[in-house]
Amino acid sequence: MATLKDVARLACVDVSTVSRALNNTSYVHPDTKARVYAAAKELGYHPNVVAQALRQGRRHTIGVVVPRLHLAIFSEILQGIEEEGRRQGYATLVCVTEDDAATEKECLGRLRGGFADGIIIAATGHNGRLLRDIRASGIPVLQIVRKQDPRISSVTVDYVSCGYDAVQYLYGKGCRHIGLISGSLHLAPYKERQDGYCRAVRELGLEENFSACSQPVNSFEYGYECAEQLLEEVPGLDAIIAAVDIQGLGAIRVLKERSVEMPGRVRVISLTGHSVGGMLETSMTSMEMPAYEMGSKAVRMIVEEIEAPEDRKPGLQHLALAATLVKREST
Amino acid sequence: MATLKDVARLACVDVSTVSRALNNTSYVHPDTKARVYAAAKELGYHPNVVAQALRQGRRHTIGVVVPRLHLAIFSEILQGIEEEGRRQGYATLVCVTEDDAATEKECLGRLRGGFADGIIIAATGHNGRLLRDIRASGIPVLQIVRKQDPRISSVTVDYVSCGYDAVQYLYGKGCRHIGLISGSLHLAPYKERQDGYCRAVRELGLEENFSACSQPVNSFEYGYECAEQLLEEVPGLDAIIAAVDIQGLGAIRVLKERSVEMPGRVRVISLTGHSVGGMLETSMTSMEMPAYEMGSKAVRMIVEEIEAPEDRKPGLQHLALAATLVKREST
DNA sequence: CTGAAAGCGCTTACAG
DNA sequence: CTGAAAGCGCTTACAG
Repeated sequence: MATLKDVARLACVDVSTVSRALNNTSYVHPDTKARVYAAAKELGYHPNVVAQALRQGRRHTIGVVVPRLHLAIFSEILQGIEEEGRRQGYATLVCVTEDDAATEKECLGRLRGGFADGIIIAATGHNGRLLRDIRASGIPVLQIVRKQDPRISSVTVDYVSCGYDAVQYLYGKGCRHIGLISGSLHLAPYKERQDGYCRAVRELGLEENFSACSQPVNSFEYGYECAEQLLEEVPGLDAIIAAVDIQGLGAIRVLKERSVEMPGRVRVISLTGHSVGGMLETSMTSMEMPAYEMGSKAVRMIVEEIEAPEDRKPGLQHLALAATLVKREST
Repeated sequence: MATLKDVARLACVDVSTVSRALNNTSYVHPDTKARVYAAAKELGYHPNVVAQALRQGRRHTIGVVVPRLHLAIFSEILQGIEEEGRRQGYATLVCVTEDDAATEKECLGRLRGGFADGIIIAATGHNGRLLRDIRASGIPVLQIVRKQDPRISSVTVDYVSCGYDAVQYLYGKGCRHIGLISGSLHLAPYKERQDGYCRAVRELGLEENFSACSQPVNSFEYGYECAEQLLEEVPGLDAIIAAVDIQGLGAIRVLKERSVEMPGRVRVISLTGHSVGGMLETSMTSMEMPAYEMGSKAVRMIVEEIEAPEDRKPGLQHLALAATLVKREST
């Protein structure tokens, strides 16, 4: 790879002049500039971003930490982050934690110390202290999807309303025995969806029907086993609310296998739609998350913080977007 | 952030000694070492990876360029890359191109010049020259999923066999009028699947039934419209082969809407299974791709090349893994 | 308008 | 066993 020095030699000027010419950072005589451009082109010069980063103290890289990508909404969010990041001149570094606290810790350890100028994270909630340390050391941190720590800015969805609205909608459809498939209450989105569910159920004078099993929370199997449980334990069950799409698929599968008519006898709705719902044999009603938008909004927020001068950094910000109820055949 | 200099000052030694102690790069007196460790700990020292990268000429970062992540096999491959990369000490930089040549070019432009030590790419095929330039400039490049250029190493699946085996399997089930939903023949995987399909169809004395429409290739809508087309144009159609899962969903949906019995009258199989097939109301038979393994294999290959001494770089390598036929209810 | 110098934070021969 | 020095490839005050 050609360096500034090579270009300078070929153009018969000092490296500083080459730098200024190429970066348009101060006036350079047109003739000189032309020589520099020609030399750079001839050598196929590309600036070494590592050297620039060291010199300017900015990497132009955003670190993203998520629990998983495959069959999850995080893949769409990541696309939003990457595209907006590119537009703003930032590269996207991704880490997958599988919701394991130790893995998350390892990832964060790497990200600090120069790997990233800012970190966007869907955290497990088990490394709050470390996250605050990183923030304190000058690297902006932004929570996405999961607001595990109120002391750190976030971009989320109004999960309480998702749960609440889903119950109200099903009630309007005539449902009176509504079961919930949620997940670890340690994670804010599950907790809040359940809160919304409980509030609506109480207001409407219905009973609460929870479910749980030992499968990994974000899985088809979890939805499958929980749906079985609800069918067995709730007499007259007429609706199932699944926290995420993939659980909803499990629930639909159980109904199919047991020849329980859907939506005739049991209606199904997912609270984390990410557009697969519309592609099913019987399409699934869901609260669609503005995933791509969440990603791009997150980037804009964190870049703003990265680039703000030291004395006027923005304060704590919590942005909660609305999900959209998309009615389909499963209800 | 504390630097080496800060640690050196606190431990009353030279920075070079700190570096040696922390990196275990040559013998340091135990007492000195202890002082250095204590100082580093007290200051919460983390090495600046940018400075290390500049000095050592290695970023310990792998760039990944893919067309999309959401609802695609690339999200699973990326998980494999990221995890194996982390194990090998490499961070993962991701770029999403949407199969747009200009976007791909932009991404590659950023990745060279220090951003990444190596590039793993599922290319559009429109920047072959640039890719070879990058390779020539000393940055290893590895094609994944799509072997668009035989002069660059690759990790793929034996797509020809996928197409061939699918036809043979359906023939064994009694199908005689098999339609194909594929995609841009400019992309190797679609082309090769079609080649396999054609070979089997010819050997068995069946007719070729292609389909195409103006929707984006990798979409539910593409599968939907192509399936409609096959139903209309192929008398006695009794099987549909879809190149990717999401097209298969579109095909299944059409059959459902038209009350065409599946698998009774028409069987459906996908050639790019990524585990959503088993989660459907009627589960879908597919050729499952070893996606995660492809990702980790790709990392091992590229890291080997990155770390090989200049005079003994490995030569061209093309690794084609086998897909696995997973029989489910749709056939 | 342009050159010479300092320095970002490290690592690594080179001495001693 | 450890220090002093050079240098990775840039950018940016500082002179002139």
